[in-house]
Formats: sequence, structure tokens, C-alpha cells
Amino acid sequence: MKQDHRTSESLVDALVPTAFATMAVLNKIGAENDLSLTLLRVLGILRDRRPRMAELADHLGLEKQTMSGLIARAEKRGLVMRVPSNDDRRAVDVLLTNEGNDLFDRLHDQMQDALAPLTRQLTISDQRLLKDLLWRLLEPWEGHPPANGG
Amino acid sequence: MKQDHRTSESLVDALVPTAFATMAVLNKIGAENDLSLTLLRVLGILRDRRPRMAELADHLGLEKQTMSGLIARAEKRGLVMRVPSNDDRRAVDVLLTNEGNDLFDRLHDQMQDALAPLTRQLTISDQRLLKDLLWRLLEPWEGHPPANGG
DNA sequence: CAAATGTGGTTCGTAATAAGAACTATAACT
DNA sequence: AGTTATAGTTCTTATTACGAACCACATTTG
Repeated sequence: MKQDHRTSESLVDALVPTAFATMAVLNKIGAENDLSLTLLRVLGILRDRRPRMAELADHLGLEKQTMSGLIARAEKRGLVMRVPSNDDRRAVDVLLTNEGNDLFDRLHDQMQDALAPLTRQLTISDQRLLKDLLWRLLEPWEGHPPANGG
Repeated sequence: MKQDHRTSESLVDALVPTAFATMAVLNKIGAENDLSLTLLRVLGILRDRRPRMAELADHLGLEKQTMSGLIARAEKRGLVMRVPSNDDRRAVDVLLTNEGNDLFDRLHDQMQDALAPLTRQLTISDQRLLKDLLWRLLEPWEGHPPANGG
């Protein structure tokens, strides 16, 4: 009944509320663990990367001085480490500590649980389908907004 | 190559980056129009609703005093109006002005354009499929996080 | 090699957003 | 009529992000 008028709406009209719903969940999990949404995201990025400050800032769409503060606080809490780069004595690599890694594993589980009421709406094969569609959608993104002319 | 290892990842692992990418786009459009992400969202909600302050706050997951400030600023800019409720002399209904409505139409177009590089990745029928899957996913949400036991 | 310019990061001060506490006014209950 | 609950606002405060200015090292140029 309620969904019918949505037939005329576009994909974007579904993407946006999905994004807000997802962010609300992440925000809540962050709050429960005393993490800002941004720091939550940083931990996720660091799980499989070891970027420099500037790369991290670029990836997040933030200024580098914002990163300094963010990483300084995270380091003070023992979640991340700053190690000087070999290639460039000015530069630092940022990476997760074991504690940060463990924390993110728990956070990841919490995300699965918190989003389960939503994902549960779909059959396993529809979940896989949705996941594949989303990854295809994200292909031009790769952590950056695509140059706006493609 | 790059996508293959994602076969083992869950739907949530695709939803989260999609949400961040979408929010980045919205954030940029907001910034270009001098709107916070939250106010952008409020305008979207008001497009087809006429809620009270408390409902709006609840819908957004914010405290009501935060709404007071947000709506006060938006009203000062001529985007929304506060009209006293008939039913309850304490309450106010919040609604879009014509200007607010027009602005949101333009914002909506900007969203379509800005996300086009992503949506373009999918065929029209895959877009429709994705849209349907997302609406199904969101069914338990309805503007609120679902009670965590369903 | 020395000077000039560019790049990686940090610090400091400031603006915007959201929450907590305290308050006013109206509504609802007993 | 008196108590309690609800709707909204104001004021203060914490957090987050940015702009400007800065230092240290790297790279380019003469």
C-alpha cells in the first residue's frame, strides 16, 4: 500500500534515506563506544590500510589539520599509532594498534547486529544481489567523489 | 580482481561505504547551498509532512532544543514557517515556505546530478531493482530505528 | 652546493552543531 | 483545584571541523 507511490521515485530517493538510516545506526554504535562517526570510519579504513595523514584526510574529505586532532585523540586512547615513514622523514603512517583492531572487530559485529532488523527483510540471495548492486554502484567512487564530468 | 575478495563480505560491508559516499555527496550539496546536512534533511522531510517540533526531533534522532535552534535559523532564512497548532496551544507545526519548497526542488535535482556518476553504473532495470531492494530493506525503519528485538 | 619553492604535519584560534539543565506555558489526570 | 506530564524555548557547554600561521624536510633550480 504505502510503497506503491514510490514506483515513480528514483533510485536516489531510496539511496538517501538508506544512507540516513545507516548513519543513524553507525552514529549510535559510535556513541555507545565513545567514538565520533568520523573516528569510527577512520578505524574502518585503517583495518586494511596504513595511510599517511594526508591520504587519510583526502579519503575522508577532511582537512589535514582536522586529522591531526582526530588521530592525536585516537592515539591518546591507544586505538591508533603514528609511525614515522621510512621514505619521508616529515611523513607519518597511521595504523591500528591491536587494541584498535580488536575494538573495530567488536564494532563490526555490533553493526551487523544493529542492521540485522533491516537486512533480515531480504532473503540471503537478495542480500547478495543487493550487495553486488551496491558494489557496482560504488565502483566510480573508490574513496573519492568522481570527477564530475564522466 | 579487486571485487572478488568482497564475495565473502556481508551486505553491511556494502551498505556502510554506500552510506558514507551518499552522505559525502549530500554534504557537498549542502555546503554549496549553505545548508547543514541536518537542515538539508529537514527540508526533505518537510516536503511531504507537516510535523510538530517534537515529531521532527524524534524523526531525526535529535533533542528538541536542537530543533528549536535549527528551525529558528531556517525560519530566519525564510525556508520554513512555524505555525501554532490548532489542537494544542503549546505546540507548533513546522512547514516549508514556498521558497523552501523551491529550494528543495533544486537540491533534489542537484542530488540526482551529483549521484548520476554512480547510478549510471547500473542499467535502468538494475536501478529499479536496487531501489526496490532498498525500500524493502527500509520497511522496518519508517524514520525510527526499530525496537531492537524484532 | 645554495637558494627557492613545494609538501607533510602540527598548533592555535574560531565558528557551527548538538546536548544538558533550567524554565514557561498549556494540557491532562485525579 | 491541584498535581503531574507534555511542547517548546533559552542559556551554557562540549565536540568537531576549518582557516591561518608555522616548522621541518624534500625537491627543484641556478
